[in-house]
Amino acid sequence: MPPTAPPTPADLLDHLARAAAAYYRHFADVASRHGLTLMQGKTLSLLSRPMPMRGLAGLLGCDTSNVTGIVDRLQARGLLRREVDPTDRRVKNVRLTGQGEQAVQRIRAELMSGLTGLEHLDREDRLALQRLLTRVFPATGAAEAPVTAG
Amino acid sequence: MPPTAPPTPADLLDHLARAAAAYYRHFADVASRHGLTLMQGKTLSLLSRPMPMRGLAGLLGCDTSNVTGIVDRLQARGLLRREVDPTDRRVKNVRLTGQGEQAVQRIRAELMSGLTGLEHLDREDRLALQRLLTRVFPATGAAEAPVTAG
DNA sequence: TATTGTTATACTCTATAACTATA
DNA sequence: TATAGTTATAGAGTATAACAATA
Repeated sequence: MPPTAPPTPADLLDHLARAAAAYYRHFADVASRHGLTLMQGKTLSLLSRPMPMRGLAGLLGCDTSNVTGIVDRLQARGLLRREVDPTDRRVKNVRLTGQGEQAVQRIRAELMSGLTGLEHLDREDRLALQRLLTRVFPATGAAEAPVTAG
Repeated sequence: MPPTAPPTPADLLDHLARAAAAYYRHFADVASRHGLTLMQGKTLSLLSRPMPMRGLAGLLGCDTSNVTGIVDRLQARGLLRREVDPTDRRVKNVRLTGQGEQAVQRIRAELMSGLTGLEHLDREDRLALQRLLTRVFPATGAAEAPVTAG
């Protein structure tokens, strides 16, 4: 093997593109095995705590009018429910049902088990990857909150 | 500052999710500034060389029937054209027009300039990021060909 | 008045199945 | 027969604008 040459920033852009595509392909595959679309899987994964429709829209990166339909379909399948906020009757907080929580747990487990490369990284490599990702994609605000769904 | 603790694999999954989301948000923003959807931008970026509809479907990760519509809309805007393959008249090779090539160049430049963190990485960090991404998302085949679009 | 969520609308993306034209 | 691409169809995601209920 010749000594590995460092990639140019343009090369790295391609690597990031492949990685992002691979991540979403994997996520969509896992969601699909549960009869869910990518957006439905993302939505469920965002609900570790109840959240208003508007907050969900922010984290999903789409308009609030879209969330109505996405939540409608998940609610029709019994995976979540709307609850009127007692302090502001305009707000509807979306909460996972027990069935929804079980689905999220299974999805999370399948996501991890499918990325064996992730579990095989040693402590130093995990730290390095975290540092590099944070430098390339610095958190910008609320829309960047921790989301397994991506 | 306390010494940084290494993230768990589960933590890293969240970081990857955020990075993937940030990449696509950025790509969609750039495409949108050119009046293109995410899929349209990805499609154009894939056409550094002419490619059959079927190959495009493979790289985009969708059914061939979808490609018909996506290519239709890009063709209607003069960004690419279909050419019947002289060696197999069933095949249609899709090729960027001059206008399409210009659009791709502008999109690529905006993609890079928006990721300043990428250009600020030194050689060692670029090599490390490439190595880590490759380990977590090993290339699996044709569908993993270099694609700036992701 | 301003805000939350919904509805109506139109467009894009998506897979499945049936079709055509080639091979 | 098999393959490349299209069409038809139905469902899901998307933004915009208008709306009802609440603040």
